[in-house]
Amino acid sequence: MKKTSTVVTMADVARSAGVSTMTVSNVINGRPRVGAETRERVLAAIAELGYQVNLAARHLRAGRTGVVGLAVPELERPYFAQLAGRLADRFEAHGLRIVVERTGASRQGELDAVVFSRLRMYDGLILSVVDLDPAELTQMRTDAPVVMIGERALPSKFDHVMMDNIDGARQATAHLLATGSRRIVLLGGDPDGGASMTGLRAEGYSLAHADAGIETDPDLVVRSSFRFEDGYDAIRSLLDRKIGFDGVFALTDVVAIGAIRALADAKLRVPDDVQVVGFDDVDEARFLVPSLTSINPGHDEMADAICELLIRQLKDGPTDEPEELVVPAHLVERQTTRPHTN
Amino acid sequence: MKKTSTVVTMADVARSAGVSTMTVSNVINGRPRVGAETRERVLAAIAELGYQVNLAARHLRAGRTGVVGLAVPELERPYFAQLAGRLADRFEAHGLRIVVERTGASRQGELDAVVFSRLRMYDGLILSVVDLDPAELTQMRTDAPVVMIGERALPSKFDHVMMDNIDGARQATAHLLATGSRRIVLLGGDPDGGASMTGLRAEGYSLAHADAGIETDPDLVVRSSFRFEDGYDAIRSLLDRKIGFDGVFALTDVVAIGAIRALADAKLRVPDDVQVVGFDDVDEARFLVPSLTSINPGHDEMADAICELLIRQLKDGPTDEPEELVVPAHLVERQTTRPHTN
DNA sequence: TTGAAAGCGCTAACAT
DNA sequence: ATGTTAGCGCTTTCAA
Repeated sequence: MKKTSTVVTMADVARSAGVSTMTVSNVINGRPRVGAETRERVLAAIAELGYQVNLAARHLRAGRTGVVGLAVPELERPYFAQLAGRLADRFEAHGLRIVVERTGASRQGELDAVVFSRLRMYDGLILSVVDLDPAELTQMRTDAPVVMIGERALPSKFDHVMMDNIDGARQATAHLLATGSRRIVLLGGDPDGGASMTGLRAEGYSLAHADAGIETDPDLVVRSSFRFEDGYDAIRSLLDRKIGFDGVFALTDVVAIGAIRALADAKLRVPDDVQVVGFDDVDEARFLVPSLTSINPGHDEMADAICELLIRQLKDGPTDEPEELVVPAHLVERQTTRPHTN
Repeated sequence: MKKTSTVVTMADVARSAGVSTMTVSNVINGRPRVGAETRERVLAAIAELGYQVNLAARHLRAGRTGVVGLAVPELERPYFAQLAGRLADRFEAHGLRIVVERTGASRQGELDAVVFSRLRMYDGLILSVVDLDPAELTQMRTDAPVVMIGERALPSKFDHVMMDNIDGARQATAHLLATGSRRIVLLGGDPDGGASMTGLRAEGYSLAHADAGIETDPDLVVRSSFRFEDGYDAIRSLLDRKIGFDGVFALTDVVAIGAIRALADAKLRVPDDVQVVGFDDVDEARFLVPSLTSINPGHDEMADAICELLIRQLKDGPTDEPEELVVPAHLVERQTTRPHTN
């Protein structure tokens, strides 16, 4: 009895099987040059002792973990939770695990923490940038494979997969206009949001109005956060202030759901009195009553692209010429908007 | 120019600042015995070189990472996504990060993978057990702090925080009976589910019927998976088969949402024709139209307990006498059920 | 086919 | 207040 700790190391296995640690390592990693009988002995010892590899040690030495990090603003937002699920499926097919962590969205310090520190635990990182400006982006010096998601094109050395925020928002707004809405609330929007998701979707809202030759009313632009209650509160406040409207473009489906609840409380009918379009086409959307018209940002295409780009970096090392990909968005018409009349 | 790699190590910082690596380590970890001027030099060097600690190395040496793992069956299920958010908040207050990974629920091999291997990357693990039987549970030999979530009491050496699945389900069903439903669908249930969540909630359903002296009808027990469409499909199939019912107890809110959509398609009114109660009280529930009556499994109490138990293990080492905690559940009455008539 | 030696980057324990 | 030594558990390299 020399060891008191119950942690079993490779050396323990080696001793028990009467071989060197190298041979154990070779067996575990499926390397070829190991005798059949030796392999058996080693496997038996592993099973008997309940040995588990220490990933930290492997990572330290070999520089890989088989783990890909996914950093998102909030874990509970359906869009990101569903994205995580889709990515997990795809990476699993490549023998890689996804682990998810949150950045906290706004606080840029959070984000740095992920990129500058945690990255070292992963073979690669998928980073959903929310409120990161180009200056910070270029500061990130790292050799590790990184794929960025979201927002507008930014000068950076990272592969970057984007949804088409502007065009998606334009389609949503255009649809509301085409089906008869004239006073459309921009819910959650921030016209000064610049290259953030908020700013881009607000831009699409303006574009659609310009295309249709219809003025926008600043009173109808309501900023909010992105939880259910934020959408609810925003619409409530609009109603309390007696500001009239006949359509809502919600910047996310979650906010749209909150908005619809507020409309119901006010006895306003959807879509008869007020039409609503969301953005994200989360799984919830098609099961709501009425089901939610939304913008599908190209879920599967995005997940495919993200996975493919990261896998490529994992193989070939960091990219020299970062790829910048914009996945097309499309409207999914459901019951919170009226059919076209024309 | 000796190094070609761009990875900056502590040794690089030490050289640049003209100190030993130990001093750099002391500065980084905020240990006291460092001169003010030396600290400045070191911090300057860190900033200049863009140094980041290598967590794998720290973990290997110090045995801690500042990271707590959370393993859940599916990343996209709102209950787990929202749980992850709550836990992240709490652990953040203790200077710890949460990272989330999925086990895949059913495949026990997935689960083992987490427990036996990934665990080594974390200071502790929170494991949501879904389909794990006691035998496997006792096999897990590990010194690392582990807190289990969910399901029924199981003999194990781990701290275990449970929601009261049986009583929650009993309350849900009792409420349906008390408000006039007599033929209540058990949606997603599996009476043979044993100690799984499914089996426990089915048990509560039976209990409530027994309490009320009302027979259950096996035709009304419909198994399903836990996605929106599973709830939808299950109700559709019941309607197609002309099996009459006037209430639905859905094993999760997600399934309930799918069910309500199917009822709407069949022109059945909720709650007038069919009452619906879900389980989980996810954020979505109160914003739906009609808002969803559900069982709140004690979200905050659970998160508090989980955090507290893990933190304690982190401090004191693995528990000798594992704690087993059952958090009470309570009904949240909303619009998918009728008010009490008595 | 197998093993010995070296060292990945860091920190605990012990000098100085 | 700072430095030296040793070694965490693994894998790479090279030798047997």
